[in-house]
Amino acid sequence: MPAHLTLEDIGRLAGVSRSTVSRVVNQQANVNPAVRDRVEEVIKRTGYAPNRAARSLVSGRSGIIGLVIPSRVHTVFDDPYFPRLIQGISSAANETRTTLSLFLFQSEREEEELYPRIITSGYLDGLIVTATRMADPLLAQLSSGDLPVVVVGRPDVDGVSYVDADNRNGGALAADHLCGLGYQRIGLLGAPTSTTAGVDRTTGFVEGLARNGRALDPRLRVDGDFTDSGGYAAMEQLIEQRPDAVFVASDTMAHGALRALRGAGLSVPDDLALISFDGFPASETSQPPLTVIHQPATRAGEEALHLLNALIAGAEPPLKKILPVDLVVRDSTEPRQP
Amino acid sequence: MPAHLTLEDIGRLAGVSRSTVSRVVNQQANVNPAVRDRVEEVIKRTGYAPNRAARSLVSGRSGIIGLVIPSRVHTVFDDPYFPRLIQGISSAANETRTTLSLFLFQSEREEEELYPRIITSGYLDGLIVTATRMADPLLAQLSSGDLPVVVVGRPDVDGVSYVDADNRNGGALAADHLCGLGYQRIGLLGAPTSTTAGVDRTTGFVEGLARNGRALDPRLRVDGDFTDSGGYAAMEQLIEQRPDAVFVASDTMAHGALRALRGAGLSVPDDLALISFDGFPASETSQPPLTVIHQPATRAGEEALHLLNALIAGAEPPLKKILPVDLVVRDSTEPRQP
DNA sequence: CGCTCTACCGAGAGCGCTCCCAGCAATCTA
DNA sequence: TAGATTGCTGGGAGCGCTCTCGGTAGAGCG
Repeated sequence: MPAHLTLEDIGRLAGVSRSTVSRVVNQQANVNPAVRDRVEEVIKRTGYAPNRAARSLVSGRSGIIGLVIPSRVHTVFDDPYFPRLIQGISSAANETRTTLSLFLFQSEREEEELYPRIITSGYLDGLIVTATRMADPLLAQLSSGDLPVVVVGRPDVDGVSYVDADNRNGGALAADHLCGLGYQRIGLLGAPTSTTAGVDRTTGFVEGLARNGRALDPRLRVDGDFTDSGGYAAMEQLIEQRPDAVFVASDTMAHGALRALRGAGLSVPDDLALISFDGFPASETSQPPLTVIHQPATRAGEEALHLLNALIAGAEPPLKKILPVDLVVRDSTEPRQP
Repeated sequence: MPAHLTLEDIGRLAGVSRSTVSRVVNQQANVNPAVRDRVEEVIKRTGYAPNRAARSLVSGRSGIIGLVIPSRVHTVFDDPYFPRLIQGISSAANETRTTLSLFLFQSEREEEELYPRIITSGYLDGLIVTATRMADPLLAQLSSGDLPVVVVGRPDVDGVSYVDADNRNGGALAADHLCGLGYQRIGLLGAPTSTTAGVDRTTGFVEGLARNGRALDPRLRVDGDFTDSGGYAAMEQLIEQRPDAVFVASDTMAHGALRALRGAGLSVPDDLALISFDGFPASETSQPPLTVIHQPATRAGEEALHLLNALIAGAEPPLKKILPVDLVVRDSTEPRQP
């Protein structure tokens, strides 16, 4: 038995031609049921699987899509967001029989060397790119090509398909919640404004305050960098301004902020209330459990793959999908007695 | 300009044949330097990249390796180990110009359906499998094929290439540290014995106690399941036996254990000392910062890819690599005054 | 100056598959 | 019964590449 069985081999064993075996494998009509059964029996017996390279050479499809995580994303290893996103993409990929290739760039050099050949070598049917910053050069390079692309997170250019959480509404919900509870000196520990997520969460928060007749005191705003230690440092600064409630734009930063608060001997929510954005499991077991704006990260991954599949199937870009977020009240916020 | 440039196109533009362009692309000798320059100029100008499917059809190599994470791994999303491992593999892959495909199985059904075709369709040059449990059926299926495989974590069968942290020595180091500090009632919050890592860490710990003239009191041992909540539950049980020090077999479980301790009003290390295994960044910022046995997860990923590349290049399995672990002392352990 | 040797280049074959078209038998229509 | 139609099958072409082989020009040698 040869290392690799071919259509021809199966045909010989079943007493039919290559073409007929191909038709059986691809579930096409116009095959005599008896013949089909015979061929399928041989395939099952021999464990034949079609050669993907040959198939993709002629069909122009590889069945492989790429997930690109740019070099600027330093938080891949510490933010629970990415594992969840990947899990969602992978789950949808398994369902649709597509293979997921992962391109994790850890330096700009890697990115510059590898990225161009990834998008031109033609062995990817499509690409999912996690957008992280405004004016992302990765997106610019793509616009010329004809490779289907879906961005996770709102890109700052038009005409690109994307899926995103409703960051803006999330920010507004956080403001509503805090205002409704009666907090007075409401602060913001924001996400970097170099990212659209950061911009949107902040914008939404400010809008939310406004519709409650409030404005954000600039002194009560410090931006973090999506990391735990960034949240810690930002909260240390914020404390000095004595806010009574703070919206932290990500769970990871919120955990850092919590540490800063404990370090300063402040208790949550008595001295300072906290509401965070993300709502990953760790926010349930922190002390105290955090009130959060929950975003469906896994589902974002699934939706990204679905949009991409639609694009590959011929849908006209841009396709867009905004996923709802929702408020989950826990112990880090509570009604304020004036 | 056609959607896809071919060797023939480049040849026409440079006034040479397909064969010559191929030689240039593949950096072979026997090409006139002037011709080579001319061809390279055209390639650069047009942005030509060889079609991977065609190349792999004739060469039998795809340049793609797969990473398989079995369905039994529920901790992928919450244990920092996996992102780090993936990061290591990806980094080494980028360096060696190989593409990483990710197979994340989330149910046994997915695994059973997809796994066989992954290993037979012949578009993977090799496979990295994260081993999690004893007698893993994924490994059994592979033995028959001729696909190069490297397992991350010690498999429980012979003849398989693998890379692993020195779990056994790590356990022993933890015992040495605790004994050296003067702790008397030393407990173990173990990892599941259905995994080789769990077995090895426990074995090493028991051996370490033995060489310090101690034995592990069975009542002071409770096993967790690698999760935060598992660590919490196990520590709640352990507390009743009043240990003065506990070796927790993973960082994630240690964080759960810390919560249980706080909940019980016990302080670390005064009431109970803790040493953990992993040494991820979060162990530095916990309260208190944890003394840990640090394992190089990222490097494990890199080594796995290197071994796999060696196998693909023709090395004879089994190839093995055991990575050293080391003790990092922080605040969760301290010398005991008798 | 004729021969060999080397350096370089192009043409052909073929990797395993899909798609298209021709062929053939059986069935249907007028 | 002749012609058209249908159901099924096989063979040829070709996807873009690599590899082998044969050919040509120029250099080196006696």
